[in-house]
Amino acid sequence: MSKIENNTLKKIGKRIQELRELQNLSQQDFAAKINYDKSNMSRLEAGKTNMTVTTLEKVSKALNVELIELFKF
Amino acid sequence: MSKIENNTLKKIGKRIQELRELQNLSQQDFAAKINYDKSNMSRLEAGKTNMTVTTLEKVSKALNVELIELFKF
DNA sequence: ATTTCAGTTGTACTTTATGATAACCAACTA
DNA sequence: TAGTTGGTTATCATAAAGTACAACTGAAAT
Repeated sequence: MSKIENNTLKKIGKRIQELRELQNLSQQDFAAKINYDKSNMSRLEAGKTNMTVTTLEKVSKALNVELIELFKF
Repeated sequence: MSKIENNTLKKIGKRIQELRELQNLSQQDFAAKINYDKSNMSRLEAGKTNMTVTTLEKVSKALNVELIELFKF
């Protein structure tokens, strides 16, 4: 369906995963922090969702990093 | 209603405007470069649309800058 | 062996971004 | 004053994001 295949999204997803793992959080624990379902976190880290700025912002806040950090890949 | 009121979106919009003006492009000329209508460019620079990553990417490409530049505000 | 944990995937529903069209304002110009 | 240019705003259809739930896999623990 969606079949989004965007390299930038994958890179951002990897970066999020990287930052999440630095906090020793599982996808579900992290998802819970931002009231997400773990399923969506999975897709997000896999680069399968074309996130909006507000979603990126929520994620960066939960990771305690600046938004721009998500683009340092 | 949309009534998006997000400070980050405004900052990104301002940044886009800034970069666009450095190229001496009008909104409509710039919009044309990415097959946008000027109306959408206007809203985008005003921070009234919650852009997706692919939209940000299109904009950054048209501005000949890296995606991350849009977050340097 | 079965429970638990981490992550993935299918699906469904609601909300919103995308993108176009058109009408508008203000400033400038011929 | 009529026409052009740059930008804003309203509205609309369609595609897609946001979000949740459930079912699944594979590993690890007990």
